[in-house]
Amino acid sequence: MTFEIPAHDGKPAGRIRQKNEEVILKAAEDEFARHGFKGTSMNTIALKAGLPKANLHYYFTNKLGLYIAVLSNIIELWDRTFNTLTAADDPAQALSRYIRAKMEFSRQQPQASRVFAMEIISGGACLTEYFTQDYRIWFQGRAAVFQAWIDAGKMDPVDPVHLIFLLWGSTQHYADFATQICRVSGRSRLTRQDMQDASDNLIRIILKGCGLTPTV
Amino acid sequence: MTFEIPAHDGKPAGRIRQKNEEVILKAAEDEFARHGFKGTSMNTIALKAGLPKANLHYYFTNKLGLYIAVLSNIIELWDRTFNTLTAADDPAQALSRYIRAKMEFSRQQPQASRVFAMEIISGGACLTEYFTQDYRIWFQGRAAVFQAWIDAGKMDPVDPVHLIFLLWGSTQHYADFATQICRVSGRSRLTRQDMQDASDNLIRIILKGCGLTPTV
DNA sequence: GTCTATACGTTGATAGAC
DNA sequence: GTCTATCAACGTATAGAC
Repeated sequence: MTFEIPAHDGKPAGRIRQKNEEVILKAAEDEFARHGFKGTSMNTIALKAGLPKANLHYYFTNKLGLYIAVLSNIIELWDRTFNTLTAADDPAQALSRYIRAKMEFSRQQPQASRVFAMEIISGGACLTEYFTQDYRIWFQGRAAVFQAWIDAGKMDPVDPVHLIFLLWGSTQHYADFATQICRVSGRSRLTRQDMQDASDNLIRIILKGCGLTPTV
Repeated sequence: MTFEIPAHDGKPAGRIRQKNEEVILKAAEDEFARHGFKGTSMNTIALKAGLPKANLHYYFTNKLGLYIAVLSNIIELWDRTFNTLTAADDPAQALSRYIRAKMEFSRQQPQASRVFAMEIISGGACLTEYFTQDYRIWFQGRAAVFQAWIDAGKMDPVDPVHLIFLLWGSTQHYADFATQICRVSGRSRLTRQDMQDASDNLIRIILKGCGLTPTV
């Protein structure tokens, strides 16, 4: 009788592994989103995942490893979703599309947004690499696109860098502060329609504010 | 020889008490801002405050009490700062003033903003009271002001509720995500000038986006 | 009012039976 | 591959000397 080697490359290694890792990552994401890295316990994650605590260490060596895995998943998902926006695009259309995509992300993956937010508020030590590489390139690329549009007279000469922060902040808000938004508007949760209204409003104000005409 | 009674009403009770409570609250705010409620330990706060751990329990009974005290301080500061904005005001001026005030708060009290943000992301259980009373009243009052301006034809018919979220989210972002902003823009910290530029840009885009003319 | 010593639960992590 | 049993370290909180 032979046992499979618990290698992380594991092609034949298994269906079970894959499924368990998924369950653990999901449970971990939920907990990290609520309590941050330090505030989350492996025990709670294990309970939520329905697995004995020791299994988490079997799959992820230690707490930091699990946390990094969660963050990596989020960044990968992020990159896959927001690699659009080029100078050749129509500004109004491209901005609208970006805002809708980011809001859709806030709606479907609020936990991911929150883990990210918590990590940054906590100092973002685990994201140093990301911010000095991939994100920085993405960021400067987008700022250049906005600048190109401005130079071509397609939009007002706003500050491209601060425009990105505005897009980021205003959309991120609907994921991170959903609790506050619900409480104050008397809802129990944000519906698809709420998010639609929010997107419409953001697009309307930000596009007009940049001297662009919304294309419905 | 008599000892002063450690009552929280304490008029004559003391200079020492007042000073120590201040030091503890400041240290606690810093820690809670970085690690949230669960992730913060009394020991770390005590070390940062330069006091023995037992003293914290003398002044604040327990961890939750200390946390609530920090939150209360923040809300009080908040209320004192943002009770402006009435229907009689000039929309452009009032909005500009609000954005500048909120950004100034993000600059001078980033830790307060972060404690608040962490608490809300964590579910905001400790803020239920606040959100079902004071804040809700403030919120509906401001929404009514915007609606009055819209009805008077002074600004575009944007969604008042989502406008408040836009104001909130875009300004809050400069406190909560300062780390990210610094990393990506290659700065070590946000200067007064950075925040000034950010405010100018927000005012420019949001006011124009609402059909208002910025009054410099 | 202040601080040392300590009680006692929870934490991350591992050893080793199955 | 899975899970129980266990450990040392750290968590909150308090008792009681000063």
